[in-house]
Amino acid sequence: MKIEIMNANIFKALGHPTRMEIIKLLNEKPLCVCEIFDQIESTQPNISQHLKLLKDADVLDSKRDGNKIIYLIKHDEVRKIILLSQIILQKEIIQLTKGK
Amino acid sequence: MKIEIMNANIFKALGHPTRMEIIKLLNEKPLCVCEIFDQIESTQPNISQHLKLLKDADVLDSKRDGNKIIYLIKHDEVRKIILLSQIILQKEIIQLTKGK
DNA sequence: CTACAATATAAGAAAATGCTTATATGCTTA
DNA sequence: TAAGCATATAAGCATTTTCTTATATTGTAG
Repeated sequence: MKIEIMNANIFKALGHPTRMEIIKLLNEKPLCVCEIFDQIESTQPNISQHLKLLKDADVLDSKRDGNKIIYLIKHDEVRKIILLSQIILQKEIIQLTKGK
Repeated sequence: MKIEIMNANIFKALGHPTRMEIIKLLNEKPLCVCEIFDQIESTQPNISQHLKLLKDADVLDSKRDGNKIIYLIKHDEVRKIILLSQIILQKEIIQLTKGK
C-alpha cells in the first residue's frame, strides 16, 4: 500500500466528532465500551463501529477483561497529535479575536 | 461550534491520500499550484479543490505572487503532526515484521 | 484592450461514510 | 447448559465526499 494512504488513514480515523470524543475520553484512561457509551450521546452499535474503525487504523488497541472489552490509546504519539491540533485551534481562535 | 467538531475538521482535512501528498510536498517548501500539479497525478481542478479544503481547515495558507498562488503550511504544528503519524507507522511496520 | 496563463468555481454522477434497527457472538454465573 | 450481560456484526438507507468536465475569474504581457 502507498505510504500516503497509510498515513492518511490515521487522520481519516481521527476526523470525526464522535471518534474525537472517544479519543479524548480514552486520553484520560482506558475504558470499556459501556463506560464510553455512558458518556457519549449515541447508540451502542454506532460506538462499536467507531471503535472498530479506530482500532483498524491503529489508533486504539483493545483487550478483553472478562465480559468487557477495554479500549485504550495504542501509541503515545496519538496523544501528542491531539495536543498539537488543540494548539492549532487555540492559535486560530486568537487570530479570530484579533479580527484578523 | 463544538470543540470536537473543530478538532476533527483538521484531521478530516489530513485524511485523504492526495491531500497528504500535497502536504508532504509543501513540508519541503511553499509551492504554487502549478508546481504541485506537476508532481501529483490528478487534474488541476481536483488539486484546486483539495487545496481549498486544506485552507478552509487552517492547514494551509496561500498568498498571491503575480499570476500564481503560492500555498504553504500555515502552522508548524502540522509538520509535527505529520512526523508523529510517520512514527506511528514505523512502529506498526516493526510490529508486523516481528510477526506480532 | 486582447489574448494568454494560472487558478477557482459549478454542477452532476459515482463512491464512500455514517447511522439505525435487528441479530449474532462470547463470557459469566447460576 | 440456560440466562443474561457486554459487545460485535449485518443490512439497508441517507448523507457526504470525491472526481470529472465545463466554465469563470484574475492577473500579466503585448
